[in-house]
Amino acid sequence: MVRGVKQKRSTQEVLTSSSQRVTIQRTLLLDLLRQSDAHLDAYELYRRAQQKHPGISLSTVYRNLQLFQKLGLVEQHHFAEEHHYYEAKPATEHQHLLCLNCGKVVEFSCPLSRKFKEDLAKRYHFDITGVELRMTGLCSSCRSKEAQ
Amino acid sequence: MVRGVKQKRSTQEVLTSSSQRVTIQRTLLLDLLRQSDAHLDAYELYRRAQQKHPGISLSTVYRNLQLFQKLGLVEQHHFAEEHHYYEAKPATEHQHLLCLNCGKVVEFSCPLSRKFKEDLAKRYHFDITGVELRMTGLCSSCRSKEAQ
DNA sequence: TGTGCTGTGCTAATGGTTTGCATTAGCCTT
DNA sequence: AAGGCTAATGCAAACCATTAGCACAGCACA
Repeated sequence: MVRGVKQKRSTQEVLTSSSQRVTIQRTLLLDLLRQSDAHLDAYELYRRAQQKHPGISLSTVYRNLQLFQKLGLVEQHHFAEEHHYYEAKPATEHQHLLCLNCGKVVEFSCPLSRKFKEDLAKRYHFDITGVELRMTGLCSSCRSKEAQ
Repeated sequence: MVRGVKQKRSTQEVLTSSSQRVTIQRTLLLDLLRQSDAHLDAYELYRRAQQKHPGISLSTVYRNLQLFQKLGLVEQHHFAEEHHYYEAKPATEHQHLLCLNCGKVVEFSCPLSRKFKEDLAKRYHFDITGVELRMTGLCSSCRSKEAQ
């Protein structure tokens, strides 16, 4: 087998090494999450998974999203009120800027957050594992529409 | 009427000036939110309101929480997965540090966020109205429990 | 004090997420 | 390769926070 390209661990490897059973559904779901460049909600992930594996159940999607979270493989975001969005844990930490009107999401990096995290961890004796910085407002196009 | 103490606007004044009807329920709910130093979810607010006004309905609580948010009087936070928590808009902007195990919430201020907000607003042409910085992890007591 | 319309309480509906349970299928041992 | 042990899946029903519909009550303004 030719392995010309150095790449991150395969989904299989990741699952095996976390001592979880490697099922078709898990592999598929995690692959979809890792390939997608957008933020998916459970239902969207379900729809995509169905195209490859029609029998898959929505519960399986939910159960595995929980598992992936626990394993630290995906992150959950609270963009809309009644939905959760999931994203494969990205190589580079980034934060989100969200338009409350059209739902557009801009990712940006916040190099300061690391330092800030360390300060806080020390001050409050916390072991901080997650940083979520979310800014909300109106994007330029929604703002100009609203002005009319 | 003696007004010896300079204080923030009364709940009545706030409601009247926003051209909303001043009802017993609204006054009560907003009072409870403003007095509380903790973050309340809808149900907890409902329980507290019931003690003063037994007939109050949970729908009224939800409806008014929405109203208060729209008026900018309270803020909504996403601490737990399936709950929203509300807090009367505080005088000083602050952020949250959350223990994932026991749910303890520490408030801290992040003076940098203002500057960062302005930078982002300029860069992406957003009108940014909200900043939510949430750090999650384990507090010291939960960490030591877990170590055992 | 009446009049109109907003707000409330009640109940039922909604919808994302979870759970129970019978069946299936990984994984490990033989 | 076959069998056995469990964890994982699919299905349907349950959950539960939140919302909507509707008749009645009560606030604001004349």
